[in-house]
Amino acid sequence: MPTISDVAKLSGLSKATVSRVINNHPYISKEKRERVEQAMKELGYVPNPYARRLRGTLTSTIGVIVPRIVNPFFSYLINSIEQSAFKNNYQVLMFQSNENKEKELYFLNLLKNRQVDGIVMAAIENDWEVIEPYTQYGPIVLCNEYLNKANVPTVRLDQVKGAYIGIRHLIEKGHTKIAYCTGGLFAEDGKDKDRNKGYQQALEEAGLTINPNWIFINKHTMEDGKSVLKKMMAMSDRPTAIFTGSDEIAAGVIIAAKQKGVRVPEDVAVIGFDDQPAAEMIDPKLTTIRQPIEEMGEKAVEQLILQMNNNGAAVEIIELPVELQVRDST
Amino acid sequence: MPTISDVAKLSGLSKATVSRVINNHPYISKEKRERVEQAMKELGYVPNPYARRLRGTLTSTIGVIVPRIVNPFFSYLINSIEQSAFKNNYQVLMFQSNENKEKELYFLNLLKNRQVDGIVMAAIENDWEVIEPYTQYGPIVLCNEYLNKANVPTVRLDQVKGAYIGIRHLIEKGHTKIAYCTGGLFAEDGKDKDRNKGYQQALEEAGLTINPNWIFINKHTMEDGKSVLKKMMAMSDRPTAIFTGSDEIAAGVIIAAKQKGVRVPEDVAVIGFDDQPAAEMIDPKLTTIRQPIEEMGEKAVEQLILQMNNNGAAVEIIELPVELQVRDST
DNA sequence: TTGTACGCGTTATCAC
DNA sequence: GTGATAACGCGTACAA
Repeated sequence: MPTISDVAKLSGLSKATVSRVINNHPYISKEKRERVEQAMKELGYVPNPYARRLRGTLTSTIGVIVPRIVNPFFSYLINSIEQSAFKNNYQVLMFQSNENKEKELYFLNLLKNRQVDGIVMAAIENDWEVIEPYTQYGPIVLCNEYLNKANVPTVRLDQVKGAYIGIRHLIEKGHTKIAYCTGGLFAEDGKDKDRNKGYQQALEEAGLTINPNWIFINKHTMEDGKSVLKKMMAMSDRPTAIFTGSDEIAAGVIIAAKQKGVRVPEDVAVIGFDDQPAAEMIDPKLTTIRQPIEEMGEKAVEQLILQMNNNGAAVEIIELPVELQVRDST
Repeated sequence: MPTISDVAKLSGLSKATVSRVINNHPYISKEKRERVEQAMKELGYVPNPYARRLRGTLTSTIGVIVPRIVNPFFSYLINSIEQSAFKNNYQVLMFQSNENKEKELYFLNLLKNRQVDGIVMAAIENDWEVIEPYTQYGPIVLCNEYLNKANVPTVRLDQVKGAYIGIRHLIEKGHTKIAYCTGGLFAEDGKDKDRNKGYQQALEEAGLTINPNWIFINKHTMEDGKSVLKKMMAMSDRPTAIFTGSDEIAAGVIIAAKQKGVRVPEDVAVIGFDDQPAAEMIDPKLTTIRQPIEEMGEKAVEQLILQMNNNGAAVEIIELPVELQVRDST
C-alpha cells in the first residue's frame, strides 16, 4: 500500500504539501496540486484512516443495538437509521444484543475504545446504572426505549396512547370483555408499563373493570398467540376482544381461531400492534396500531449527530405519535 | 483518555512492559504484571485501536452488503452473519445498496481504505469488471449471488433445483397448466436464470410445453402478486397453478384470489419461495421452497475469515441444498 | 506557497 | 525480565 511519502516522492514534493492537497487546504499552486493528484492516481493512493484518526481527525461510524434484527420492527428501524446515517456520511455498525446483558456490554465497550462515535440503543438490557458510565466516552441516544432516570436524548413512541386508542376502539365497537397481552408482567414499573397504563385508563373511562383472568403476561410470539386464543376459548366467561400487543401475537390468535372455528371479528375481535407488512397478509386483515418507525430512526440519528458535533447540546426527549389503523379484524 | 504512557507513569514502569501486559506476553514478573493491571484499572485505561492498527495489528470488522434489510430474507441472512461473526470476534458493518450502483461502490471503497477487512456481498449491482479491482484490497465473498467469471469464494443455493422441485411438485399434484413468475426478464443469462432453467427442465421432463402468456416477468412484491392473479383470471385459457418465486408474491396472489372468490388450492394452487415466517400466517398456509439461510450466512463468514487469515486460501464454491416445504396452498 | 519536524498511541527490536 | 527507542502514516505548528 502506497503511503503519503510515496506520493511525495513521486511528485517531488513534501509530505506536507501532499497532505494539504488531500485535505483541500487553500493556498496551493494549481500546478503542484495537479502534480500531487497525478501521483496519487498513479499509485492508487488511499489515505490510511487509522493514521488519520490517530492524528485526531474525527471518525464517522455509529453503532446501533437492537435485540433481534429478524423482528421486522427492528429491521425497519435499522433500515431507517442506516439511510439517515448514510445521508450524513456515517456508517452503521449493527449489533444484536439477543437480549443478553453481556453482549450489550461488549458493544458498549466499542464506544469506550472509540470504534464507534456514538450509539443508538433500541434495546436496553442492563440497568441504567451500568450503562451510564459509558456516556462519558461518547453520546448514547435511546430509541423506542426510555428510562426516566436516564439523562440522554430519547426518541420514543407514545405507548400509553397506543394502548389507549386500541382499547378505546374495541370499546367503541361495543366490547366490554377485553383481554390484554403484555410482554412484561403487568407490573407498575416493568416492561410495557406505559401500555398497561393506557389499557387501564381506557377501561376506567368506560367504567369497565379489569378481569385478571384476561390478562396474559410475557407474550411475544405467534405461538404465544395461538395458546392465548386456546386459553380464552376454554374460559367459561370469555372475552369478546383481545388487544395483543404485537402483530405476531395477533397472527397467532387468528390462526388458532380459524383452527377452532372461532370467527374473527364476529366471535373475537383482534387488534395488533406495529402494523407490520404481515398485517395485510393475514385474513382477516389486521386492525393494528401503526408506529412511525421511519421517523423514529431519522430522529434518533439526528439527535446522535447533534450530540457528537456538540458535546453540550440539549438533551431532548422526543415523543412520536402512534395511530390506529382499522382493518377487518375488529 | 489515558494512554499507555499514563499507565507506565502511574505504575512506575516502562511503556514496553505495559504493552507486554496488555498483549499477554510471557516472561513478566507477577508483581509487575499486577502493578500494571492495577494502574490500568485505576485510570480506566483502554488501548487505542487506531494506534494498534496503525502499528500493524489486524482489524476485526467485516462488511455486509444487502439490497434491502427490510426484506426478511436478508434480515435473516444478516442475523446469521452477525451471529457467526460475533462468535469469531468480528464486528459487522452493514450496508444497504438499495439496488444502487454508486452506493455499492461507496461501500466497496471501505475495503480499499481498510475500514473493513473483508466484505460479504449478498447483492451485486455493478458488473464484475468494476468490482473485481477491489479484491486486491481485501477478500470479497459472494453470498446468494454468483457470477461465473468471478473468481472469489461463493456460497449459494441450488436455484435450479429450487424451481425444479417446486414445479415438479405441482406436476405431481396433477397440474399441467403452470404459471411462472420471475424477478428478471426470463432471459437466458439474466436474473433468476437458474430458476428459469429449473422450471423449463421440470416441464420438459413431464412433456409439457411453455405457454408464454403464463410467464410473468419482473415480479417482486405483494402488489405484483395481486395483479398477477387478476391477469390470470382474466385469461380464457387459465393456469391452474402458479410458481411465484417469493412468499411475498404468493401472499399477494392468495389475497387477490380470496377477493375474487377463487379458491386456493382448489382453483389455483400457489407455491412460494423462501419460507418466510409469513408463510405460516397466510391462509391457506403456504407451500414453499425453504432456503437454508442460517447455514448460508455461516458459510459465508467462514469463507471470508479463511481468506482474511490466509491470503492464498483456495477459492471454494459452496452450493447449499433447498427443500420443498409442503403446506396447504397446493 | 512550501518544507521541516514533531507527535498522535502502540508494538517490535534491540540492548541490558 | 525490563527499558529505551524506532516505526507505523498522517496532519500541523512553525519556519522559511
